[in-house]
Amino acid sequence: MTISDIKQTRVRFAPSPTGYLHLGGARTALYNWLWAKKTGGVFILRIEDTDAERSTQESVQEILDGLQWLGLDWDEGPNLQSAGLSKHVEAAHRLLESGHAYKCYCTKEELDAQRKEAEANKTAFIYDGRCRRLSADDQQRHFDNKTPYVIRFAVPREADSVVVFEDAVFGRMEKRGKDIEDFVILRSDGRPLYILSNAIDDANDCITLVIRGADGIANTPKQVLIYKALGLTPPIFAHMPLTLDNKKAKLSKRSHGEVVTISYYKKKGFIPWALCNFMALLGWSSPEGAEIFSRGELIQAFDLTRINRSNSIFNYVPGDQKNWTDPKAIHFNATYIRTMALNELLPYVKAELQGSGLWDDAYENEKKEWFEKTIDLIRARFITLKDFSERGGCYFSDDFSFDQKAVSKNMKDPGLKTYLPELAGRLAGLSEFSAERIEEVFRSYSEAKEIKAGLIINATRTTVSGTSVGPGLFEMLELMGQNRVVARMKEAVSLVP
RNA sequence: GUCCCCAUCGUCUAGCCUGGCCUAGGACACCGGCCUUUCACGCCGGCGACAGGGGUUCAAAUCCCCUUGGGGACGCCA
Repeated sequence: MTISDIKQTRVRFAPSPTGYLHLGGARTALYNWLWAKKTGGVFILRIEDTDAERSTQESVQEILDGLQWLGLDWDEGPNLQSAGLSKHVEAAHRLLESGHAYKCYCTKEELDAQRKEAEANKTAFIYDGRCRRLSADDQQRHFDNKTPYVIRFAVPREADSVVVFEDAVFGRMEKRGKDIEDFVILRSDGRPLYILSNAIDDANDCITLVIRGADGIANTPKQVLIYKALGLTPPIFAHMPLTLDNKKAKLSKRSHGEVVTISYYKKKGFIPWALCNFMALLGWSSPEGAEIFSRGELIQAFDLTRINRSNSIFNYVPGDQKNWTDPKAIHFNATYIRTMALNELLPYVKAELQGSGLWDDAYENEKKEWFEKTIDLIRARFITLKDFSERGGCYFSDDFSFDQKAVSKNMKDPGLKTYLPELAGRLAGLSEFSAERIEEVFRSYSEAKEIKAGLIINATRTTVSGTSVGPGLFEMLELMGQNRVVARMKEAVSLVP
């Protein structure tokens, strides 16, 4: 069976709830989700919470919230790995009975000592399998003494034994039996280990394709061994290259901070799909070279065989004010804000304005048309959703701040003390407050006074918006409304030195 | 140290399997210019890479080997 034979796949995302949902995990989830959607398959969410000491409920919530925010909906779950522990234990005992596993009585201390010694000798430590060769008498003695033991998998030791698995990204992978140690599948306290639990859960969930990070490659031969020993068919694997930081180190919250967590992008005003689109391109590309994809387009274009084999770098430079995350991610977000369907953008803007106290329910009722025109006008220059509250305040409230640089640059001409109130008067007299009429006022005024139009245009922009940048002035004034504009311009004299 | 994987502009990548169409293409970032009342957008242009060395071949980014560099895995973590 190869990947192209798979019609409908059952895939899963199986994070351990020991921290935040981070970029790497989210990308893994995204690839799984994409493949499930593409094949009309099933995407299962499984929480691998068997490490009781490190697993937390907050972390589970964070993962759920993150996936939901990204729009990566799952079809089954969340299943808790801890719920299936008895099945994992039972599998370990089946392996023991069938001779595929054995009891190992070596203590942690003994093994640690051997490991240290191997390290000192600069040789590889692979458990020597001494308990596999225990005599019947020794085994009986341990049984009578109730010596604590772990269960180890008995890796085939024939000289030419190899474990083979099919990887949709890396191709056919082989590992010699002699390079795999007899790994522990059940702890001395009777709890199963990840390597076993994970494989058993995948089998029970009928997972047909495992899409996971390349750091799972080394585990794969071991898990294939478990499958085969239990008489199960292993899934196909697709190991995705890792995403590293610009020093080629693993991404972690510890060393990179919030910028690697999904929740940070929500906080910073990202459009969730823009982040997905960016993540999709970290290790995958479309044959046509397209980069902006709608959900449907990405689902259609996505293809396991075009996943890269080399690691990619998340180009984050600490301390960069403008590029607080990978510049390409910012570019994607700005592109989405600028070009996405307005009705899809509006709910995000509403949430942002509500969060900053700028929302008015009239924006969905009597001021709906005005609101939509305004958003459509100002979004062209915005990078994140935060901009709607931080830079859009002058459209929604009279309480906005003035950029001192803009004031000193555009308000320095003393003549403005008379120009602006006069202009305000002329604007007040307009019976139709449209961009065209407003422009006529400005043009004729500049001609009459023999001053450059730029002078009064820039001064007015600063007066009504507090900044030196923004949309075309006349459209802007039209949207701000006659009363508001006239009032602001009359007060403007205080800004002129 | 052992085993495994990877290697094209600063970053994301196309091309590699099936050698010639590659003077190595695109995107982001950066730098110029145009447009313009500003800033963006848009358009035009610039900068910028096949890690090194050997082979094979008429021909190598593409196939093979070595070196170097990078990453991963080596837990009674997941």
